[in-house]
Amino acid sequence: MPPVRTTNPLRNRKPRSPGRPVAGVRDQRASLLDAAQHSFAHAGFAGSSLRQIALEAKVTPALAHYYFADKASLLEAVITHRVAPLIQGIAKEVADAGPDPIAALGTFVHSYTATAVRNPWVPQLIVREVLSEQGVLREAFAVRFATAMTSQLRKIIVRGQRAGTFRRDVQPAAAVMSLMSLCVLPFIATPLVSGVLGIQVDAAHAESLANHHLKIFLDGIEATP
Amino acid sequence: MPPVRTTNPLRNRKPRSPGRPVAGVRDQRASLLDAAQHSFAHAGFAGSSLRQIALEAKVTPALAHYYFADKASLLEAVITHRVAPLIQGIAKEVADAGPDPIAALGTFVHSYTATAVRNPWVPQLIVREVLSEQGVLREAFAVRFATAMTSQLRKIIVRGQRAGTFRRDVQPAAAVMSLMSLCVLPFIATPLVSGVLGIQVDAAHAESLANHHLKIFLDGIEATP
DNA sequence: TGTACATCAGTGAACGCGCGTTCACTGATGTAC
DNA sequence: TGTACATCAGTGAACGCGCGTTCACTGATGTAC
Repeated sequence: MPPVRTTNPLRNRKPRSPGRPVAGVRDQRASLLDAAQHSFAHAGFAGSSLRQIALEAKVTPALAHYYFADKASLLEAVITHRVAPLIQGIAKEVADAGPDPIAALGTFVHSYTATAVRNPWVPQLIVREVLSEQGVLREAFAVRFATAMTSQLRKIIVRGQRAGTFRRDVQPAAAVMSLMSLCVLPFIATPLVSGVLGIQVDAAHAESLANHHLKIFLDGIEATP
Repeated sequence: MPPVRTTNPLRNRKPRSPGRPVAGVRDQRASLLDAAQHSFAHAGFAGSSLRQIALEAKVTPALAHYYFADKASLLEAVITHRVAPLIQGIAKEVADAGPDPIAALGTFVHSYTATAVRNPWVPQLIVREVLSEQGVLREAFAVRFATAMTSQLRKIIVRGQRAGTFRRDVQPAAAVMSLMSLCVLPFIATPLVSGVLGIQVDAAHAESLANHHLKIFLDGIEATP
């Protein structure tokens, strides 16, 4: 007669009461997050398999369930632990940029571009799984990050319009949409941008890419006589 | 002893020789394309199942194989028969727009936006499956359409720069990238754009959306003193 | 200090399921003679 | 005109496979006494 175990380690994982401490060798949870981040960004949520992710993390598929309960929660964990800090980092830099609206927008564009060239999977993951109509995480993310980021930018635009720095015949929301369009798309359509158009999107060209976006957004391409 | 059939209807389908004509009631091939287009655009390629597509088309899964051989070819057929004509329509309107570079860009933006509000699934499908790094159709499409469309726009930019209409300190390729960014992203990030920013992306607002994109691209948002 | 035991992190093997694809087959259709 | 037959569009049922998930179990760890 085998002993009956009623312990489910997924319930009340928090208390951390008596048990054994770490003695751990390597952080398998982090390996899983790494592998999941990579797979979700490259193959999409539906195109990724837990088995493949576990294999890449050198871990059993059962461990994915042990730490993250199910596939959707694993994606949620990637967003929370890997994406969110990056976005909050950008938001903080923008908040610290000072009152000048042009400088604040410059900080946003440079900070976003620098983050994106270092983590090109982030915009891809966000667009595929969060901002698309059928994204698995649509609701959760939209509320937590997108709203905060866009309202921050919107305030900068409005401030600039009040100060006379920006034209008043452009809706602030539409301006935010255009600014994000300029910044985000190059990282989503990489094969078009670097393959067909021959524009390099990497760390060495981040500055000039950001400056180009700012130039277009602020001044457009029409010649001033 | 059952008769041995060696006919494989997937081979030499072209000759169309003696056989029986149509007598057809409904076009099941077209129903499959409709359902596939809908499913691929909404759930992505990996997230769509042939069985679900067949169910939606009121057709057996075996028929999908009968007409399209496999899942990847079904996507290819959707691109060829549903996406390509729309893109070629835009290209034709731009080609017929006359020599003025500003008018030509205006034609592109209005034509693209009008097409996209009528078929919002097109940009979504292109970005998800064609322009993303792991897209199933990346190679095929990039060669066939993206190159043609971007080189058409690039020529307009260069022409405008030579004529002094556009500033010369912007790389033509980068300008094309920015113009496409402005036009495409609103249809990819619909939940952000219409949900969070409150910008309506539909037939009734297509004109003003296109005008906004043109305004930003040509003049930017900085106030002219 | 010694020891019984609750709890820990983690595993191996299997579960049922839906997937893309295959294939033998049907019956209507048009053709050749 | 009549009829044997090749070809047509389309189907039903099954194939093997990989999927996400489950669960009984192990052995190390730390605690209570």
